[in-house]
Order: sequence, then C-alpha cells, then structure tokens
Amino acid sequence: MIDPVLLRENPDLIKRSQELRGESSEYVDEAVAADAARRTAITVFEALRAEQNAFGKQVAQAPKDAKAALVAQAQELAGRVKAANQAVSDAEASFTLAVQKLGNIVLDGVPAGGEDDYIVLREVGEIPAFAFEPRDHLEIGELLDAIDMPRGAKVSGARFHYLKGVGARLELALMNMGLDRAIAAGFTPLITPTLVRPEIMNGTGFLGAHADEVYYLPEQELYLTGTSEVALAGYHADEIIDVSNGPVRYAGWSTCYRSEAGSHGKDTRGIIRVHQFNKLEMFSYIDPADAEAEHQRLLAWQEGMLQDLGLTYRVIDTAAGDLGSSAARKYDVEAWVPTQGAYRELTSTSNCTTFQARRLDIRHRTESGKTAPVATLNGTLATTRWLVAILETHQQADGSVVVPEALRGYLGGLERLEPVA
RNA sequence: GGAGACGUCGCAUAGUCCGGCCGAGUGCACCACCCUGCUAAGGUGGAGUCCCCGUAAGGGGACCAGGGGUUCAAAUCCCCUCGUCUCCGCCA
Repeated sequence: MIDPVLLRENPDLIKRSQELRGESSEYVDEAVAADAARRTAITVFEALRAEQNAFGKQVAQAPKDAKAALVAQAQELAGRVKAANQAVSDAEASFTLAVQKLGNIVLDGVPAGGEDDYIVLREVGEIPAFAFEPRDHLEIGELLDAIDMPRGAKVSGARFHYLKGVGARLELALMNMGLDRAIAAGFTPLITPTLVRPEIMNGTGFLGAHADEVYYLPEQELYLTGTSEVALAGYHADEIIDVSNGPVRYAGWSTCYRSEAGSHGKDTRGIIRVHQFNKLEMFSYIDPADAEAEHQRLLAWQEGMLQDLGLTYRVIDTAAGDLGSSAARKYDVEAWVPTQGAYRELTSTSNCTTFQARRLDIRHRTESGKTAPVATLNGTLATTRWLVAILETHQQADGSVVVPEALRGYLGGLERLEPVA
C-alpha cells in the first residue's frame, strides 16, 4: 500500500509513477479525494463520540430521579453517533479500495513501458556452441530417465511432471547448493506453508493482477501459494521487528503452485512452465534506507549461482509496466536456453520498498523510537526450471550431461549424468 | 467427528458471575533519576499501538483475539469467526 501521507502531500510523485507503469493517474485523484472524505468523516464521528462519552459519565453519576430524562436525551445522541460511525466505515472502505488500485512507486531509473521495454544491464558468459544438434531439455531428460511428463499428465493432468532418478537428485542438489549459500550469507532456512489464508494472500498483493493464476480451495478458504514469498512476507505480519542490526533474512523452501491461466499453448513442452515446482526463495526485511543496496546483494547471489553452474545469462531491469503492484524495481536473471536460442527467466528479484510491509503491517523501531514500515525484498535462488538450462547447456553429443563442478558435492561426486540404456 | 475450557497493555496475571468509578490494577522485565559501596536490594518517576485536528504545545478518538448485536453506556451480556489447550473417536 502507498503511504497515505505521501499521497496527501505529494500526489504528483505517485501520478508520475502510475504513468511510468502505463496506468491511470486518475486513480491518484480518486484516492486523494477518498482520503479527504475519510478524514472528514472521522472528525465528525470523533466530535460526536466525545460528546457521547462525556454524556455517559453524566448519566452514570446522575441521581436516580434525573436518570430517566438524561437517558432519553442520550438516545437521540446515540443514534447520531451510530450513523457517523457507519459513515466512517464506509469512507474507510472506499479509501482502501481506491488506494489499493495504486501500485508501488517505481524507483528512479526503472524504464517506462511494458513487458518488452526492459533494459539489458549485462550479458555474462559465452553463448554455448555445439558441434552437434543440441537436444532440448525434455529429450535429454527422457534419455536420462530424469523427467516423466506422460505419467505426470496421467496422474495430475497437463503441465504436471515427475522428476525421477538423477532428475530428482539434480533438483535436490540444486536446492541444497542454494540453501548452503543462503545460510552462508546469513539467511535462516524456513520451510513454509503453501496454503495460506485470504488476508495473507491479499496482503502480499497476489490477489491483484495475479488473481486468476492462483489456486483456491473454496471449501476451506485457503489459497495455494505460487511462491514462498507469500508465507515469508506473512511470517512477520502484524509485528514490530528489529532490523537495527541489519536485515532479517530468510531462505524459504517450498513447492509452488500456479494455474498458468492465460498461458495456454505457451511453453507446453517439458518443465519450463508447470503447475507445480519447487523453489528456494531469499527474503529480506530491512531498514528502507538500505533496501536498494540489499537488492543489489540479492542479485549478486543469484548471479553467483548461475555463474557457478556454468550458465550463460543476462540481467534485465524490468520495465515499470511489468513490475507487479508491490515491486518498485525488479531485476530478472535470464539464462540462455540453447534449443530456444533465447534467454529465459530463471530468477527474479524485487524490491518492494515499504509497500508490502505497510499492507501486512510489518514495522521496525526507528532511532527516534517511532515505528515505521520496513522494506521487503525477495529473490529466487533456485527453482525447478533451472534444470532446463543446466541440462541443455551441459549436454554432450552422446546424450550425457556434465555436472557443473559446484553441484557435484551435492550428488555424491557424480561428474556426469549418463543416458539410461 | 464429538465434549469441554480458554484468548486482557513485552511476559505472567486481576477484572467478566452482579455493564458505568476500567484504556484497565498487580508482579516481573524495561528506561531515567535517587539512595546505597557491593554484585544484589530499596525509593521516585516514566513508559503501549493506531488514527484525527494542530506549525507546535496540546486536544480528541479507537483498540481487552477478530467481526457483528443488545444498551444512554460493553473487557464485562448475546451471536458468529479464528486460534490455543484437554478428553474421546478417527487416522493413507
């Protein structure tokens, strides 16, 4: 949620941000008006309530014979208080509705525009060349008996898969490698719930633009999370946490569920886009002043993973219109996928500044002793999709795959994945 | 699934039966000062969160798990939801 004080005092700043996102700046005016209406309603109600409170004391102290008359008088006042109270509730609901239409304020330097207006910050590594016709990840996965799509479909439907044998081991190895690095960097591992209550799902902002991609269990009113970010952000909801000695960092390990509504026909082959996958997610709660530096650190850890896995990648600064409502800036690291001849997103790291924390009511105590919202940041350290780039990049003519050195320790020293005869 | 108990200001509790003097007492912990010369105790004071008005000083409102209701008035009475605990049943 946008800072209401900022909305009041500097609506133009928010309008500029909305324009960068390609969204209506009229929402800002609506929110400002709703805020004014809300405050007026509060003032009216509080004056009446003060009167009622004073009256109540009189009634309590009045001698018995005078009480009846006073009570009769108070009844009329009570009616007005009730109406004013209802007016406040209505005005607050309208304000919330209006302000929730506003996305986080985009940081300086974020490119304007939509999905295709990203800026490439850097390309790292050589585009791999093959002396043979490279196989795509699914073909390799099947040669290795590592990925089983047909049985995934039989049991659960399209976009479900089994990871088997070295495939299963490879994913666990990758996750463990990420986890070890996260721990070394000061992250506390956290295996999170993947079913969450509506208020948490809403608080993290995923019921906005992503609402149709979210699985929902109406019977028990629970949402399946598409990323552990939801449970990680919700972890400290309604709390005042101590970030005076540096960020509070968690590495969340969870299965993720995405319905992928609206992406029919896209990436239907293999495990690039599936309904269920695993992910290791970094999450930081931090003093807002340090958020941008932390964002760079998260990005560096992500890049370190890609580099040590021998993957070729580029880093993009996502355009404002492609940010998602909570993020003020987002970097994607995209790995080269040889058979697609394209970079595909493997990680994403977002700086949500205080937007998400304000919505979830996560605060810290500033030096002056006041409370203020913290900043939250998140970034992917490993996911199932990485197997695509690893398998394709390190494949050999005979169908085997060389295991990147950094991963071998997590596979019992295995240096090469061999096709199953 | 059945039966019951409970949810109060960091922690522990009082208050709820019999509504107003309770935004709320006490203990511990905390902060400041004082006292004491010894490793701990004593004294005084302070301190919650959120919001509104105000340049400010200050004033006002809300908050007793959450929501709704009764009432002139609700921590206290009624209903619902959530959570915790105990017992029984069930358990791939």
